[in-house]
Amino acid sequence: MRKLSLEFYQRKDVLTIAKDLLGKILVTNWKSTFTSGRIVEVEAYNGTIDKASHAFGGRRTKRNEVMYAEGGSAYVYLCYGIHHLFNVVTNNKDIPHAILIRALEPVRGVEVMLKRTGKKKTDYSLTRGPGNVSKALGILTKHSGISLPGKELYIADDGLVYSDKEIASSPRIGVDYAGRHAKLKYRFYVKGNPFVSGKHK
DNA sequence: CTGACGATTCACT
DNA sequence: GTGAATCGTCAGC
Repeated sequence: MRKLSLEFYQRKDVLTIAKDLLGKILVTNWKSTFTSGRIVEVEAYNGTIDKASHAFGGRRTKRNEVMYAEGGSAYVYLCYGIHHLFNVVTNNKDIPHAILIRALEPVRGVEVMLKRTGKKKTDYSLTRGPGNVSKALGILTKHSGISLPGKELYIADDGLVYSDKEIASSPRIGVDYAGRHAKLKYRFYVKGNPFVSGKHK
């Protein structure tokens, strides 16, 4: 297992990075408590020209400021007053690309995840959906802005690679307001994986 | 200062 | 399938 380097995140094509993230392991290590999961579903947000992105049109606020930071930063924000959504910032400084992690397959620390989420037993909902992913791994908005190849939060590669045949793409979820951008196939997931949210095609 | 709302989830009909 | 929960952020006054 090796941590992904900043170079991985700082490439130019957010779609390529999004696809490459499938199969990688997202790890949190708060106070020496490890929890991790294999990434099986992601969505790409393509910067200022993407109407579904918080950074559309160069929009820059206190909340999304970290999207303009260098690739490899974590962008976490609160949605619906309840859910923390975890994103990875990509590309270089001042280019607000980001990738939303939508689903994981639990790898390590399942008991801790159950405790954090208040669930009684393991089922596919534990790390399915972006809100649940953050909850299970203990990711909060206060972690927004920290660098990913860090001690407490990072993404690792254990050598597993999904082939193109195992990966499918579809329009993103929950962004119907984005007009024609809502139709773009910027969501990537592992075919048939039970942790993938939404309908499986 | 105020009001509207969201890259969602879950319980309930 | 439908609707409530719930609060930080942001635009507007």
